[in-house]
Amino acid sequence: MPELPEVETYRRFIDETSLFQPITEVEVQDPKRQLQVDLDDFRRTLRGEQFTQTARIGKQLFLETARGPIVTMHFGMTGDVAYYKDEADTPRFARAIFHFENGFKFAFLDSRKFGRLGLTQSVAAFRLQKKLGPDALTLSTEELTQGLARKKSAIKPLLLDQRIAPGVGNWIADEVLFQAQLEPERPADSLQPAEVDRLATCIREVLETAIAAEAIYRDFPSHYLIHAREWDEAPASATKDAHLHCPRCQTLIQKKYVGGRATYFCPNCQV
DNA sequence: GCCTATGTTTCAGT
DNA sequence: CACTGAAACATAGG
Repeated sequence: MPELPEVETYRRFIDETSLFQPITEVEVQDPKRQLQVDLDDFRRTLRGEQFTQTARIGKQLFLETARGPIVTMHFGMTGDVAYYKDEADTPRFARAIFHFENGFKFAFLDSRKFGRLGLTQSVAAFRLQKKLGPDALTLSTEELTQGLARKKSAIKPLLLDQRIAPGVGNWIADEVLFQAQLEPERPADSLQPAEVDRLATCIREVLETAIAAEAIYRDFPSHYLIHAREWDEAPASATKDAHLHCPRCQTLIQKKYVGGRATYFCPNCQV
C-alpha cells in the first residue's frame, strides 16, 4: 500500500507509540534480504537506544535515535506497521520487531519482503545518496518545473520518478493527473506553464486529502478517481470487470499501461 | 494453475 | 549519455 500518505500515517503512528522508550531487543527475520547493514551491528547500535523523533522524505521514513544513528525504513509494496504487547498478538508478516522496555513491541510488517531497513548517520546524506527530490507534499511549481525541465517522456512515469516528486506512487499519480485533467501520456515538454502549476497544486492537494483520510481510500472524496480502482467498493451488482464511471462526466474510466504500470484515466476529461 | 499487485533496481537495447 | 521496456525480487489473493 505504501505511497506517501501511508508512510506519513505510519510516521505519525510511530510518533504516538514508539518514541522515548528504551529498546531492549531487535529481531529481523530475513536480514540477508531486508536489512542493508550487518544484523549484529544493527542490534548493537539499537539496544539501549531510544527513538527520539521521526522524519520522512517521500516514501522513505527515518527514525532518529538519541545518540545519533538513524534507522531508515522503506515499505516497498506491502509494508505496514503494528504496535502490540502480547506475543499472541504478533501480526502475520512481522519481519522486524523492536522490543521496548515497557513490554510493548513495534513491528515492521511486509508480506512481499520488498521493504528495506538500514542505518544512516544523516538524513541529508541519505537524501543525496538516493537522489531524492523535494518532498511531493510541499512540492512547489518552481520545483516541479525544474524537475520536468528538458524531459520529453510521458508525464506519468516522470511523476513516479523519486528524483522529481518523491512520494508519488502509481495510484496517487493517476489521481493527481485526473484532478489536474491531464492525459497520463502527455509529453512533459508539451505542458504549458499553467498546466505545470495546476499539476503541482493537485499533487499537494491530493496528498493532503489522502493524509487527512489516513490513507484509507474508501474515505477519499467521492469525486476522486481512486474509487474506480477499488472493485470491491463497487455495488454488489457490478461485475468484476465493470469499469466505473468518471465522477465528473460519467464517461467509462479506461485502463491501459503507461510506463509499464496500470493506469486509470478518463478519456473525456483528461487531455 | 493463471493473473495482478500501492516499489525499486538492474540490465539490455535503441 | 538519455531514455525505454522488461525482468527480477517474494508472496498473497482473487
